[in-house]
Amino acid sequence: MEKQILHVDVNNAFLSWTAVEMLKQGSEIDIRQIPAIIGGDESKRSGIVLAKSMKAKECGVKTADTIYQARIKCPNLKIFPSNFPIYRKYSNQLYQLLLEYTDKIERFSIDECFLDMTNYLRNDTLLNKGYEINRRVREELGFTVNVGVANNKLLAKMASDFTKPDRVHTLWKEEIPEKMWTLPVSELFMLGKKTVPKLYNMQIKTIGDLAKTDKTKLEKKFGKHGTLMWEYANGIDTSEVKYLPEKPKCIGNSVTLPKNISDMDKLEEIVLTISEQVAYRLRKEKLYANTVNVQLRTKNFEDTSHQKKLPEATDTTKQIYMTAKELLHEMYRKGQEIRLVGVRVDNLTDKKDEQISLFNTNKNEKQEKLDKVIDQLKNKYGYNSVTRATKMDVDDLVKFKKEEYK
DNA sequence: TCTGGGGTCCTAGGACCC
DNA sequence: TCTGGGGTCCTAGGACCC
Repeated sequence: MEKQILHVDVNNAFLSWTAVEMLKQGSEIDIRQIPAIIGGDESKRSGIVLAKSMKAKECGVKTADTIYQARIKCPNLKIFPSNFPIYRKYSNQLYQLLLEYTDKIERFSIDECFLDMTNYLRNDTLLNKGYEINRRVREELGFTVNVGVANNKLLAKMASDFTKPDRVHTLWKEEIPEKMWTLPVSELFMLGKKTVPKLYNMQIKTIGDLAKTDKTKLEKKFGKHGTLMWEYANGIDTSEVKYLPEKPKCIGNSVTLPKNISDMDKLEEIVLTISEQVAYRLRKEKLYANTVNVQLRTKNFEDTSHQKKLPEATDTTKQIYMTAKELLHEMYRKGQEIRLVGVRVDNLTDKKDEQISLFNTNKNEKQEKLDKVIDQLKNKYGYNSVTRATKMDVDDLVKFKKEEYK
């Protein structure tokens, strides 16, 4: 039996949610009705467009434009900051509503869900359920969604991306030639800005062109990605809706610095701050890291990353920081002006492989206890309740933090 | 003109072992 | 002296997504 899949996609999510929240706070204006964007902070050098209203879109403003560009395209643009706690709140409201239809829901991102409605339709049709969800979200939650209706995830996702906003679209197998093959190849999921020009050079311009291209030829040129794009172009996707929560495969944080930095002391301090965040999140997930990765971006946008496998899995701030610091020194070239610093942990495992020893000589016991105390304080009083006065050697830091909480 | 931050998956090459 | 393949693990980087 064919799968019955819905894809629910919030229209201009960050902007719509901000609008709903503002109205709730008594705002006179609905920022969905004016040229407006949600953007980063230019003074912090993170000035890009995260979401746009329809009016801003009509001016030509695109997601990921710089705010500078957006203002040129649209001089009377209103700009609002992002607020992730609010986005999470509305994302959860949506999820709760969708749970009334099926418990097989994959939260694909903060503003997108796949629903596996197979065996949950009773006497209704999939399309009717799509319309009902579309209406209920608008009426009960105050924002709008597009709903894609199809027999697999890929087609449902493509369908929800047709005309917007507040629409329900089907993409059944027999509709593929008319509704999907006519689209430019850049519209196909998983075809990005690197691949599209290569396809253009091969005279492949529409999704239909791609579908009719010899599969082997694509595989020769693009490897596994070639197989995938050919299958997607032909509407083939056998993947399941992943409704069970999964543990993350990696955890990382990065910052674009307010100013470029060439000073190693400062870079170390930043790496320490980020390592603390990453290690905190790692412990919160009850996971252990086997690999530490450091990323640097220079002022010219040259990215490099180095990584190191650890002798044993860890979740301590100290171990992660010490490794990250080592990597930082290994990769930093004198005189480089650094724009962004990132720390990431990879190869995460559930359980630390405890060393089998007759003596209980856990040399990290001290660190682990300290981390635990700090985590409890952060959980209780907020992440920033526990901060360093200044950068210092990690052993001093350990001592310092101990004194602090006696 | 000035370009975020969080992820996942894949590939290619080198080291090392048999 | 000059020379195999096959396999695994690790690392650096790239492509894509929202």
